Amino acid sequence: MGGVLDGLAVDPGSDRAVFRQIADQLRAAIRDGHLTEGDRLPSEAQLIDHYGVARMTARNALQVLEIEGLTLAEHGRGVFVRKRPPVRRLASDRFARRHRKEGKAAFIAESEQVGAQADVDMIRVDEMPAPPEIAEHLNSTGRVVVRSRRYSLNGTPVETATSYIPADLARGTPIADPNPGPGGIYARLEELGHTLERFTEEVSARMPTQDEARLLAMVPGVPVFRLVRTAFDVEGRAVEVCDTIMSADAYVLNYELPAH
Amino acid sequence: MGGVLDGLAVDPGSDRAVFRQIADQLRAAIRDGHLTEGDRLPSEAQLIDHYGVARMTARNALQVLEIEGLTLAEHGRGVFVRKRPPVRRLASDRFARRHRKEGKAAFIAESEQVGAQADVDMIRVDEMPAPPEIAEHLNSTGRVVVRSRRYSLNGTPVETATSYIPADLARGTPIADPNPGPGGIYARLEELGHTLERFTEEVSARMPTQDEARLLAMVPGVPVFRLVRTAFDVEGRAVEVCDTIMSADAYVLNYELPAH
DNA sequence: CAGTGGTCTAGACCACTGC
DNA sequence: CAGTGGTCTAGACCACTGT
Repeated sequence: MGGVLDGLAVDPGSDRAVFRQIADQLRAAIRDGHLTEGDRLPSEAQLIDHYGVARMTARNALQVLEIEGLTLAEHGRGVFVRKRPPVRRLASDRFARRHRKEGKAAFIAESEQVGAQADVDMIRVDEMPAPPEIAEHLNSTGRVVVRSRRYSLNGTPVETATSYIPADLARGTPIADPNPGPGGIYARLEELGHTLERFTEEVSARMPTQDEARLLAMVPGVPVFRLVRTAFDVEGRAVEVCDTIMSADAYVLNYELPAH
Repeated sequence: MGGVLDGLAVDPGSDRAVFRQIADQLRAAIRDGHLTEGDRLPSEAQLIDHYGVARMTARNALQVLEIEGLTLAEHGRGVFVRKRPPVRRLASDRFARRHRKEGKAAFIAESEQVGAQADVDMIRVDEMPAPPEIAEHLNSTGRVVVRSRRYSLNGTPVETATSYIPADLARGTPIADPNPGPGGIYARLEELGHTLERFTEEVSARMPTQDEARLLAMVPGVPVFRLVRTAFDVEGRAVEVCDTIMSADAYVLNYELPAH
């Protein structure tokens, strides 16, 4: 029949656990192109028959691949080789003033350029004392205006972002409004006299928390990026910290490094 | 006894699977500080007794936390709240000429500054046709000299790096030697007349492949960073591409973004 | 309806750790 | 040695999918 399992067997006497041997063979089938994006893997029943193992052994083998991010199980349908979502490439100059689209948020403008439907939801604006890590970045311990939102692409949530702006700057300005107006809060900050000079960005990666997994509809085996960006004005004051969580399979981040 | 399970129970009639409810309660115990770094979680036997479940249910609950990167099971010892390794912060100017330590590789010099023992092993130098992705970055399809190495900190492997240099530049120079001499290959490239102007860096994150997991001694629930850095000389020619894989729990990457 | 994966039970034997 | 996690079996009932 030309199935991907043809001729494959496991050695029960091996040091390597049987379920790992099965996982190895399925992984090799994916790596070698015998199974490609969207293909269905052998069902649990087929693995049980072919290898002569118990169901838990077959399931453990499939779970290994799911944890590695190679496959995705769909209840009632089967286990499939995972499809990679379209990747958003973030340029290093994405916050440059010259790219600040008037009238539209940067995320929406960028998305429309590549023909994707962009949405922003779950906008929440608050005021609170600065959390310790944020206070450190802002180099001040006062209260902050907190702006949270979630971005979606073609209906799929891809990113949450939380901005912290010192309350003494933001209170009573459009920055504390759910809709800050054209050009976003960076345009508003500059109108308030805080011309932006530079941003620093701190990048880390880890598995999502439960909350993040829910908000971003994460599938198993996919990590998140965490970006903590600090905006400095020309006087060297940190005027905003933006804490962003992104599904890592949807992004490639581009940066430029100085050579001198 | 003040155990972390005191008063906790599950609802077998709930929509949420029993093993997820148990995982939720253990996760909450970690989040709330009732269990901290290095603490042992209740053993499988204790979970079985306390919740009145089968062993696989208890194991599934513990596995959820391991996959999330919160805990680590140690055979014969128990399951422990994971300890975070010391974090290496990579500065945005880490490849600036002024930081190029004469006589020592950058990695070793930096590590000694923070009192860590640094090692480089598995050095391999080869020549081959440029892989497609590398050729794209180099903007040329010829042969390349390939330099692979692995970096360890206090005996723990933390990073593998593979450099690709156009063979017409590197062949017959110290760049094609296992030990390229003080200042590394960037110093050699500049001596050969390729003064470096800028670097671009492409950052992605994903779960490790089997090979990467082995080489970097990765534990479950930890993703890797992939950095693809391209070095350009003053004439705008790409003279090196470096493909780096790093255990993501050991690194925070810092970058600067322009505001104008 | 048949076929799929999701959860759970009850038991077995093994390998590793620390006393 | 007792206690721990690692692997494996054999079976059960359930929920979801597509025909």
